[in-house]
Amino acid sequence: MTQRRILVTAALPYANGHIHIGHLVEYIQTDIWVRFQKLRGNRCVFVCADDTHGTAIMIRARQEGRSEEALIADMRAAHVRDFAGFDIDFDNYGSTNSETNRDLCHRLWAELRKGDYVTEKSVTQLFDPKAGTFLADRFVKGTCPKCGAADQYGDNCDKCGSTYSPADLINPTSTLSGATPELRSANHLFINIEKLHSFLEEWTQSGEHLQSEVANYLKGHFLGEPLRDWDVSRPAPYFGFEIPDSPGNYWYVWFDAPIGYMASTMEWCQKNGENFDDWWRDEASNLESSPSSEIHHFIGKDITYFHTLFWPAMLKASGCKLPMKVHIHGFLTVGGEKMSKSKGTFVQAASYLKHLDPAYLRYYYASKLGSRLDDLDLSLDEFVDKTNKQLVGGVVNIAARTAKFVGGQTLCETYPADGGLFLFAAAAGEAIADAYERCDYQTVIRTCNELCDRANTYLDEKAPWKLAKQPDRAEEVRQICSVGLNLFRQIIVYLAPVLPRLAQQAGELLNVPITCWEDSNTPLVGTPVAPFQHMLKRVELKQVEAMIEDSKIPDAAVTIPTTANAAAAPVATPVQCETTSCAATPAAGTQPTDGPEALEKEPLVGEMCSIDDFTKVDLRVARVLSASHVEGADKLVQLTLSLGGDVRRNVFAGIKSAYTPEQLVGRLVIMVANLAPRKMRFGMSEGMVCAAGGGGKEIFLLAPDCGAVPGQRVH
RNA sequence: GGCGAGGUAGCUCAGUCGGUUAGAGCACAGGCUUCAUAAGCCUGGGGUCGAGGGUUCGAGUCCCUCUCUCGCUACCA
Repeated sequence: MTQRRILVTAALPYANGHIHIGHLVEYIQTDIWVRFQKLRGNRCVFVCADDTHGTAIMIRARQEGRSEEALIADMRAAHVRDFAGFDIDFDNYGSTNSETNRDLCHRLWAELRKGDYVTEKSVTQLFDPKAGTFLADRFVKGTCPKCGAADQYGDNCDKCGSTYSPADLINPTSTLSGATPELRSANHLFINIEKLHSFLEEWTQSGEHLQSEVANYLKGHFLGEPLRDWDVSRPAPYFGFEIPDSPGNYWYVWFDAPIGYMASTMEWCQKNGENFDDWWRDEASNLESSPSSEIHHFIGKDITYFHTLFWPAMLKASGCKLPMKVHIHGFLTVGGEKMSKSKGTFVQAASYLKHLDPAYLRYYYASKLGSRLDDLDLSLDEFVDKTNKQLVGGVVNIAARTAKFVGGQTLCETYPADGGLFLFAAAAGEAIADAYERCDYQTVIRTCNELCDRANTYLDEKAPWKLAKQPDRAEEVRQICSVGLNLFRQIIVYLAPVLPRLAQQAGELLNVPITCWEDSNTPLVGTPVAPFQHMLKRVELKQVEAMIEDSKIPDAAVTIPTTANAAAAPVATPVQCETTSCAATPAAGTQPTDGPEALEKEPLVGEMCSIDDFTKVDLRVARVLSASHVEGADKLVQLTLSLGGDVRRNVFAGIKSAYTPEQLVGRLVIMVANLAPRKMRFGMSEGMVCAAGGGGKEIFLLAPDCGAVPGQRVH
């Protein structure tokens, strides 16, 4: 068989969040495919990277008071750790915010310019004057112009489903600052992909590169009419790469993200003395010594058109190699529903690993993945069941019930008669390999389960444990166990891409490592058997439930209690003391009637934050030691806060419109003690005091009830 | 609305080119076994293949109509 050269990518995880079990569907799927190709003896390189650019990262970094670089470095480290925990084995893991990527963006851009694909047009967008940035549709909310539903995003309405431009929204507000956005125009750069229409038609419809549903989808949605120009630039401020021939404009994150695939390949090439063009240039691969390479992208269905229209267009226009195949998978649901933070089904990779073995999830996903775009459902009962019944009770059990009789001995010198079992399973190998090749892992697992059943039935019939009681039949026992262990090893070869650790353990048990697919064709003979050791623990539903419990972020954590709740809750006696300027708590028994205005002005944050996220914020009780006006500032008051002992913090607080320095001295406040220090015009501010209200006279400092002392943490 | 994918046992699903009596796992019932991590093996009950029509010697499979479910509907990460 000729050795293929295969470059594989998985989608670049965005540096704005942690890896969760939904992401893992893709990385596990891809890792299995890569390990399969390697086991088959193909050269296969698996590259990935963090996707680091765009408005969302910029905003988050700003909110956290640190640089984008610091944010993405932390997130990258977390991603790398999570992937390693699930045995996802990248040959290179890069970042789109690298000089390699910048260079490649420049190169492709030059090609696009040369081919006259770039045009410039003025775009009118909403601009947030307070945050000083243009607003993507999702950062604008307002009232739907069609049906009048409040609190709708800038591009379409949840309630009536109509789509519109954010400029049409009634009473639009920026979700970043609460400011009213204004319309501003800026020049954007576009790629004219309509020039490649006939190429895209041919490439997408050839049947070779895409699943048929995807080809149909593209045909129905995009290819039936002229393709619109693709807007690939964003005006400053934007976290990304500045466009060399268009100062003040940056490449849109989706321009440089797929180029990140190339950049990661480039880094790998540099480390391994490989030639980049062998992998990404079309014409370079005609040498007989280096057969043509294949590029395979694995992605989720949400980013289909980026990878099946824009990206092939960019590659074609710049003379690069096109993907051999884009493998697209569906989303994860848990218990038939979308993952939910409040239900605890939004499980982060790190939380999973705290409770469960990664092999379970790899096996479970494999048993459910087919070659189509169907969503994959994680049913917790089924998860436990498959792990215990199939993996432990089926596969591992074959070794467990045979190895103990021959541990310390060797396997038979010639492979005994087994009624054709080994040959049968060897013959199944090609069908299993075909299933792997087309990502139909459920067929792989089903076939392996049938092989397991055959092996277990064989052992049941031969009952070596009975013969083991008769010393004169020891050789027979050895023969039966040699068969059993070889059948076990054969199945493990087939499952090695899914269960790399188990394959490793099987190699240790039989003292011959599993190195290639052909290991399934030849039985081991005469080799020593190590004493059997547990390979994989059974899982208990309790452990799964604990993981779910751990992942729960109750709605209550982000929901203002309703008046009914507040009245039902045990009422703490309101305490009036010198630190609180007033007690807003109503007298027990009265029904407070709070209006909806505050919420309307600042809607609840839709995105949940985990307890981990919350505990990152170190809230402390602090006492105002001194307060003074700041010369030349019209909103700021300078505070010296004490956290007890001699720990002091200098804080500039924008509360001058509501408090005089005299009112502040001596009182207790709540401060964010670990907010990154920020250089302000008047000096360093080393924290932030917490207050409610919209500004102006409406600023209300938070204060603890009586008895709290400086330095205490707020939980 | 348009487009796409589906509807097969109580549940999750397989079913190739149209071809014998529609399959598997789980769950359920009964039996065997006691080597193995409360593991293993055998047997059984359970189906108008969403509905209707058509093509055919023959339809879960091909065609048409209807119905229900899910997903997508680009300058949005």
